[in-house]
Amino acid sequence: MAMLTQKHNKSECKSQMLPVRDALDILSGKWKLHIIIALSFGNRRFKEMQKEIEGITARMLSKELKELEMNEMIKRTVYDSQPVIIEYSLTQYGQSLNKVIEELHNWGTQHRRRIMRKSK
Amino acid sequence: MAMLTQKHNKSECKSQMLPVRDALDILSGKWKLHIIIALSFGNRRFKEMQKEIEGITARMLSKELKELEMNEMIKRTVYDSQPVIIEYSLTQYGQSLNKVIEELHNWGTQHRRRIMRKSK
DNA sequence: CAGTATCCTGCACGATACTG
DNA sequence: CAGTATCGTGCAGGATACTG
Repeated sequence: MAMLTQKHNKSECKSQMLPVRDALDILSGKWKLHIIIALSFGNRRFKEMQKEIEGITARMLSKELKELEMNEMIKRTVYDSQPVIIEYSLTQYGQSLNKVIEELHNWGTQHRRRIMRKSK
Repeated sequence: MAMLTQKHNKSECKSQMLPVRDALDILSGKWKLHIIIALSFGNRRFKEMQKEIEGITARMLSKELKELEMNEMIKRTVYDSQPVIIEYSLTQYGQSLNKVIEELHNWGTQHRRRIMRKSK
């Protein structure tokens, strides 16, 4: 078909890459997206998340929460009830990732189906 | 607002996470998405990609291309012209990632804008 | 041109123990 | 409960040199 490399615009290509890299920078880390997904189902406390996200350690959860908070993706709220309750929630900004997550989920689902078909 | 944790369905949450993890597994690695984006602008030869993807070494490009090929995201074609030309292209399957990339790009663009506003 | 082969290093992440 | 502190390690990824 396309024996010769098609005419292509390199600067256009690079301008496509930059924002993607930006996005990936925020989302880098093994657990960030999982945390965001968990919170997209409702606010959570530390221990709740730890149970829900299989395999994560307190250390990692703590670390990733901090980074997400710094980037204003999530919010940490302290309720000075008795006993004190600390709750994490998605910010508006964090919610703006839902499209990305949705597409990742869609693709992942298709992909999983494909894998299953093969391995039989 | 939601002082108490909302009622939530944990299994639903986990079923959301699994496919996302699957997707990320394929896309893991610093350069995979960049390679796919480059190829989405047209077929490329090895050296072309290396120039286009800033910072990638031959070693990494080779490695990531191999993995992408194994997962049938890209295709390697040898044209036995004189001299031999080797061309990489996206498969149909690889193209199916365009939605994901588009959303990452959209979000990344927004995010970059936000960052710029802040840093001033 | 289209890659390999070798060697090296940081740090992302895990395990475990501890704290107010 | 909601984390922190410490220590250890694999391996993703870089640098550099080489090959058919």
